This record gives sequence, C-alpha cells and structure tokens, in this order.
Amino acid sequence: MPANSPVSPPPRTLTLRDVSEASGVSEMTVSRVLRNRGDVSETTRVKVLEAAKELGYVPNKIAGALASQRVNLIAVMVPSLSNMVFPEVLTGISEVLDGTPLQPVFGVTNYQPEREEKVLYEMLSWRPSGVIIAGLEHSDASRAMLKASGIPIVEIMDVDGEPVDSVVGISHRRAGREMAQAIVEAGYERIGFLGTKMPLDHRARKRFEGFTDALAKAGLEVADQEFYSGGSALAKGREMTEAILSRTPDLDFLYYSNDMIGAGGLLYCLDKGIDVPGQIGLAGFNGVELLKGLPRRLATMDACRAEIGRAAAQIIATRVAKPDTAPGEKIVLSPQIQFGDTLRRH
Amino acid sequence: MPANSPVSPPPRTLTLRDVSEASGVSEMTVSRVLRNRGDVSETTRVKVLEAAKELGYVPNKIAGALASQRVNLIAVMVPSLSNMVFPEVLTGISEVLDGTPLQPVFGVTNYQPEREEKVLYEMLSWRPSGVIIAGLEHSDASRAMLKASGIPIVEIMDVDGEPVDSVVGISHRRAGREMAQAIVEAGYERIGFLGTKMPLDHRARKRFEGFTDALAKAGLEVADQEFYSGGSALAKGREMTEAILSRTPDLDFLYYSNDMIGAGGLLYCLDKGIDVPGQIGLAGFNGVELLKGLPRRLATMDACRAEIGRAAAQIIATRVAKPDTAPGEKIVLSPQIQFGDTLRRH
DNA sequence: CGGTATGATGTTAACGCTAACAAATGCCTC
DNA sequence: GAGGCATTTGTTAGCGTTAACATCATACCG
Repeated sequence: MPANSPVSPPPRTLTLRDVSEASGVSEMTVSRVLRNRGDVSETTRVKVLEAAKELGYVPNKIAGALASQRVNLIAVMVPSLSNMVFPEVLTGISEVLDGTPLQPVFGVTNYQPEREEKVLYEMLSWRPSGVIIAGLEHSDASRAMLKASGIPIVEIMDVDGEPVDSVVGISHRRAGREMAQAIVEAGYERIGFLGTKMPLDHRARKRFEGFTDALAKAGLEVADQEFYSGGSALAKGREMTEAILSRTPDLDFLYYSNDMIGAGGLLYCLDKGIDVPGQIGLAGFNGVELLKGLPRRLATMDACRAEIGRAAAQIIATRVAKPDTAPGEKIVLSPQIQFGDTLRRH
Repeated sequence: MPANSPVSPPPRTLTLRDVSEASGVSEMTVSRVLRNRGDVSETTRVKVLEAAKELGYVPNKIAGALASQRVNLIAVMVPSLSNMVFPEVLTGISEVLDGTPLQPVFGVTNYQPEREEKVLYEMLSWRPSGVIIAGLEHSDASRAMLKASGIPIVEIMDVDGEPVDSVVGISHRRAGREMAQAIVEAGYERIGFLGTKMPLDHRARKRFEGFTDALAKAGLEVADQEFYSGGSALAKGREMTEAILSRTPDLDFLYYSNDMIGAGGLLYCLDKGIDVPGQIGLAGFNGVELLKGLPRRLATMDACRAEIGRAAAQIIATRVAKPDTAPGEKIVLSPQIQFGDTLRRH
C-alpha cells in the first residue's frame, strides 16, 4: 500500500482550484459559474456545477470578501434576547433582508456599554455593509467607530436623541407622556410606578421621565415607586405589586415599565379580588402577544417592534443598493394606547 | 484651493499600513502589537497603540482570517427566537464562549429544512471553527456539509437519533414517557393531548410518541387531542382547552406540548372554576420562568436549556483548543418532573 | 472572404493580513 | 572587546478569491 493512499485524501478544505481541476476549466470560470456572473456557456456551467456538487465544495467567503471588497453582512446589535421584544425586531429585519443578498448577524450587548463597544468592534472588524443598533446612547468610542466605519448606520427603537446617521423608532418620552395623560383623563390620581432598576435601560428611563413630566403638568406626581432587577418578570410583577400596595394602599393606578411585570401585577390584583380598573387601574408597555391570553387585557402601548425592524432593514437595503442615497433618514412611528380592560376610558 | 485638498482625506478605510506609517514601525510589528503576539518592546507597543487609537483603526478580520487560516467564529443554528427556549440556550453558549477567543454567530431556521440548509451553507462559507445546531434531523445535503466541513459539530436539545459528531441534550421520548407514567401513577385515566401542528418540530413529536407509548404500556390511550399553529401561545392554550373540553368533557388530564399553551390552559381552567388538579390535572413542558408568576405552578419538566448551551459550547471550546480531542462526545441530561400544583403526587 | 462585433474563457494582480524565516540590535560573559 | 545568546524588528510569500483586462474562438456582415 502506498504511503499516501488515495483512499483517504487529506481533509484539506476544497478551493476553487479543486473544482477547476475536476471540471477542466479555469478557476475564474468556476468562480463565474458559482456567482452567476458574466457569460458562461451552458455546457461548462453544467459541468462546473456538477463538479462542485460532487466534491461538496463550499465557497470561501473570506477570500471572496477580501478580493471583492464586498461583505453582504448587516450587523444587528440588541441589548437582550430574553426580552420577547427584540426577537420581534429581528424577525422584522430578517423579513426584509431575505429579499436581498444581505444577511443579518446578531450581537447581544446585555445593556452594557462596554460590552456593546466590544461586540461592535468585533462586528466592524468583519467589515459589514451596514449596522442596525438599538438605542441612541453609546460610548464615545462606539459612536466614533460607527461614524468612522463609513457604512450606513440605523439606530432603532428610540428617537429621543442625536442619531449618528439614520434612526427608526418611537419617542419613549412621548409614550410615557401620553399614557400619563390618558390616566389623568380617566380620573386616576394616586399613581404608582413600577419598573426596572437597570439604569442603562434608557428607553424605560425616558418613558418614566415623559410620564412624570405629564403628571406634573396635571399637578400630580408619582405617589410611590418600586424597582426590580433580574428574575422572572411575571413573578416580580406580583411581588412588586404586593409590596407597593401594602406600603401605599391608597394607590388607584399602577404604571408598569413593561408588560411582563404588568401582567404579573394584573394576576396579583385578580387573585386578591381587587376591582380592576375600578379600584385600581393598570397599564404596561410593549404590546406583547402574551397579553392576549390573560384573563383581562392589560392596557398597553405597542412598541411597533416588527415595523421598526422592517423599516430599519429597508433603509439599509436601499443605501447598500444605491450608495448615493442620502443618509440621515429619520422615521418616527406613533404607537397608540390600547386601553384593554384595565384602564377606564375617558 | 488645490483640486485635491488635504483637508478632507478620502474616507478610504484604514489598513495596517496607515498605522505602521503613523507609528514609524513595520506593518508586522503593528500586527504583533494589536494581537498581543510575540515580543514587542514596551516603547513601540505604546507608540503603536496610540497611533491605532488616534486613527481609529479597526483591524480587518477578513484579511486576518484568510492569512492565518483561523476564524474564531462558532455558528449556532436554532429553529426560532420567539420561543423563549432558544434565547436561553444562546445565553448558555455565550456564557462559556465569553471566556475564550471564540465568538458565536446566530442563524435562525424557522423549523424549515431548506432554510436550515441555506443558512448553514452561508455560515460554513465563512469557515467557522465549529457548529452548534439544534436537533438531529437535517437534510442529506446539510448532513453532508456538516461532515465535510471537518470542524467540530455539536447537535443539541435532542439525543434520540444518530448524531453527525457530538450531541448534548435530553431524550424527548423519555421525557414524554416519564410524564405519562407520573400521570398514570397519579390515577388519571382520561387523558387529552394538546400540541403544535408543526410536523417539523421533531422534539415535540418525540415527546408525544414517548407519551403514547407509555400510556399504551399502562393500557391507556390518548382520549382526545387538539393541535394549533401560529398566534399567541397563551391565547391558543385557552382556546384549545375550551375546544377539547367541550368536545370531550370527561377528560381528567391535559398534557400540553409546551408550557405556554399549558399556562393558557391553566388560566382557562381557573377562570372556569375547574378544580385543578382534582377534577383535571395539567402538565406542560420546558420549565419556563414565566410559570413562576402564575396563580398555580403548572407541572412541567425542565428542558435544561442553559445547561445544554453551556455543555455544547464547552465541547466546542475544548475541541478548538485541543484539536486532537476525540470527537463524538455524547452528553445526555436527565430532566426531572416538577409536579407543581397541577399534577397530583403519586 | 477580410473585418469586426460578440461571447466565452484565461491571465495577472491585487485585497489586507499573518506565518515563517531573516536580520538587526542589545546585552552579557569571560 | 569578541563571541554568543536573547530580544526585537523587518522581509517575503502566500491565504483563496475576484476585478480588470487580455485572448481566443465563433458568427455575422457587406
């Protein structure tokens, strides 16, 4: 048996050269066939395709990208995946990008600016064709990287601030304001706020600010508040509601910074036989699907998640296809209050 | 003003050469500094680092990967992100990979084999160092690609089948069997099944098979069943429960293929004043966090999601660090029934 | 039937970086 | 102060692909 038996070829990964040799044409022609680029005769096209399939050749995009200076990757950065809200954004993005040669790549920042910076650096070092990134608050270094990258950037979810380039989202300040107005108009006066402790969730913070501003205009202020971090949001919603109500029993409205804790609160109130929305009104934020299955529909406000994803992807797709499209687009969506069964109508 | 004013330099992206010129050393030395590789004097190190920062240089990993034949990317393929279960797996993976130079890249297949094939092809064309992929069922082409890639593969979530290489998961058949046994032992006899219509959710299918097998051994069979697809799982759980109970009112147990529809069923039963678990017992599957906030704890079985993610990442990390580690590792986790408040104890 | 479009294929030189080796520098020892 | 060793820096040659151009058939025209 020869030393280097042909029976077990070295598992060296295949290159264009292998396909080229197997099909008897130049590497360039193989490359053309595989990319559907330029004129190739039907005969050779079939020959090459067969050889490639036979060998199980998978093109090396690394080499391709380096040579062509084109990378059809879109970096998508979100703070979290366990939130129910971001997966929907990603779905919206994928929907639009599926109709283009672009491919999304996801990165998760855990609401930490340093982590965002690191993940962004990693992603940019692959020279993507665009970036979709949640939020307007970034470290100086991150912002500098984004600006210097020279590629289309879309910041999403939030529009209250100074974008690097384009932006698609809703005004969380306004969302908080409008909810406060609806609550005031419905006649509630002793209002409690329950939210996340996370100081880095800027959107929750802005909703809270808008909320207190609008209350102030009506001569009211938040009567009590309660914060949490970590754990099952539904269970936390229960616990926090119990805590705030036992501390301040005369509250007549509870505004939750997200639907999950709101749902927990709702279940708690129902358990305790509290009259909702008579004795106490409740509202959350996000408009998550889950609410549809609860015994009562929690009042909420849709965050337009899928729509934001689609619009952001559309901006990127257009900018990549037509590089001379003007940057700096701004799309502001306007979520409507859904009164549900837990907030009296005006 | 000269035609080509130096004031606004062309936005050509920076290369090692730019840093090398700015710092007065060779490109190679810059490369060494930036990768912390090889000995470089403290003086030049600082000089280079400053120049790089000053310019805002971001290395081009594409070129780096091509030159070094090393790509520190791990392809992670899951069927869905909106499921709550996969984000937890991804978290487990990230946790372990964060301690290594490896970086996960996520792909979503939507439970479609053709899509899985396409996404896998895309991912492999970036020549990742490993693949973590959900499930054991793949198209022939996908399987061939995985085998031919020559990199470590870990199939996760499920162990009932023939893996390509390594596998980490639980036996869904056994999970179904054990739940059936617990139900039988608790004395329930008229058992209904509620699940997803999706024929491509192999794990749900296997749980169902194990479930009916074990019932058969006890001389029982599923008295009625109900399937759904799409929509809010919680609301669907309600609807399905109502449907199955109105069709077959004498059922004394409902087994749900996941916790979300199970939770919907639980809420429905509580609404209707049905005695749980006296009149009807309920059980789901997955052990999702959400259950902790419900009025009663639904019986369930943990799918060991984070643990699976960690173990899979660990296998990959080890194989990448020590390429001569034996392939074909198999880790079978054993989830325990959590009886909660909806399944009578034996 | 020469001349010229036209289509199909091949050749060459990057792309930006790193492995491997080569050279230069400094430092110590006897 | 020459030899030798360790440390630091530089040089060269790809990595696998594609852009741009060159070449070669073939067909078509008057």
